[in-house]
Amino acid sequence: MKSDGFTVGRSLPDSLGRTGILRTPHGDIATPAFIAVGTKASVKAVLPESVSALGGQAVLANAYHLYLQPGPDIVESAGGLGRFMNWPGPTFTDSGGFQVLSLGAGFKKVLAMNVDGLRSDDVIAAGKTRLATVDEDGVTFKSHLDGSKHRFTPEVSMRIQHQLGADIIFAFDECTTLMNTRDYQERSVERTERWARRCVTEHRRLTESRPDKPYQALFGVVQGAQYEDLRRGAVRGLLPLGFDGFGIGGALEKENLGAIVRWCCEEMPQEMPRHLLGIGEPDDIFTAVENGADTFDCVSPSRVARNGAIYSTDGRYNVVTARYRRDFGPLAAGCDCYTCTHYTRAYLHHLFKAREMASCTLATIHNERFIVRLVDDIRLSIERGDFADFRAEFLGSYYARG
RNA sequence: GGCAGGUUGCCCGAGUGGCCAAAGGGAGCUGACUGUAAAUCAGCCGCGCAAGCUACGGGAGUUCGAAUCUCUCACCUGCCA
Repeated sequence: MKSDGFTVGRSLPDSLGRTGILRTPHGDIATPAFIAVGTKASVKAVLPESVSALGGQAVLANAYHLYLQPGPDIVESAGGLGRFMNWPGPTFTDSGGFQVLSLGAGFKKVLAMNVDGLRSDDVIAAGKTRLATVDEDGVTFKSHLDGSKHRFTPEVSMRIQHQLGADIIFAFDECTTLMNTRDYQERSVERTERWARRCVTEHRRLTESRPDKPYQALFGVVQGAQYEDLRRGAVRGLLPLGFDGFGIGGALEKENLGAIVRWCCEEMPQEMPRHLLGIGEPDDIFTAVENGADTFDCVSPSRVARNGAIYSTDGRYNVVTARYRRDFGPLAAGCDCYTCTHYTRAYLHHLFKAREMASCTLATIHNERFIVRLVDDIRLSIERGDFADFRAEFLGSYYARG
């Protein structure tokens, strides 16, 4: 497809990490980059101009959510996702594959380290009814909004994502859980590959039918859980299909993140962009970058912000806690974000206590800025050649509290 | 002045002889959150490490046993004058 969509910049000497430029019809993305999540065509609690102001380079929305509400035809009529939500920059859409997991099994995506024999009470989100079931041809969903029945196939996902019109779209994949057997993971990877093939075919058909529209890059999604042979095999299976880049997906154990990303990226050509789906805690970002990931998206900064959890160089803390009632310092020392340069912890504490909507807005601006800046700083450290030092310094402070 | 009703833990409010340290909210406190079913969810919430102690307006009773029954005092609220 488009061979000039990604250019590698500087690489880390003894690992797969690198900087780069990812080109889209709506602008370039300097990588590594953190992509803000705007599932329903909105980064929750903040306006697009705030996302720009805090340095966000792109936004990722979700095909399943926008299909249910307001419907892809409306987004298309509005002129596409970016126009609809007034975000001028690059856009991504996820295929709905993740909802196979989140609506299907309701499992946590990432397990904490040192899980010896998965404890089901830890993993199963209590009280959630299964809303999605998978078969060879696709997935049948029950809408979480009204219970109505819907069906996604690779072709349906492609059509929706073409209507939404994001610059980078993802193949429809089956996202498995850590509870599935090795045998199931194996069959699932094979199915995701068959689905990928169908996605490429449909994507080509749709692209050729509308030559006037800006080119949408299609990324294949690599599954395979924690198994090296499955991950490597998955990439090898997807490579000949002609994707523009890859997404690395799946539920995983935190401690395996680096190895999983490395297995995948080692199998990929240098010039192909790699997006790690849904990962965004600081230590995970360092791990992922070092092992070859270029872009990330994660709900964590914004979701956590709405619940009062604040990122700082000394780790994450909860500003709603009583100790911040009279703390008139910024959310994080030295932070350059709008919130930290204008407001105090005591004020944010009060806004959360009083349930004022601005609490979500101000906390989200800070957290998104924190992670965006972290990834920017990682990029700069690679360019300077002191990635390892920067990581040691940052993580030493971030996890100092133990 | 007469009649009726009421007073429960920080607040609101259930409970009308034992299963009541007392339902349920709220407030308060703490924790979780990784391709968003999330401005959500979970735990704690009289004192004490514990044995136990103190509690349902105050006091006095009845009873094996009272927040719940009786008497009395205080205060509050309706309706009648």
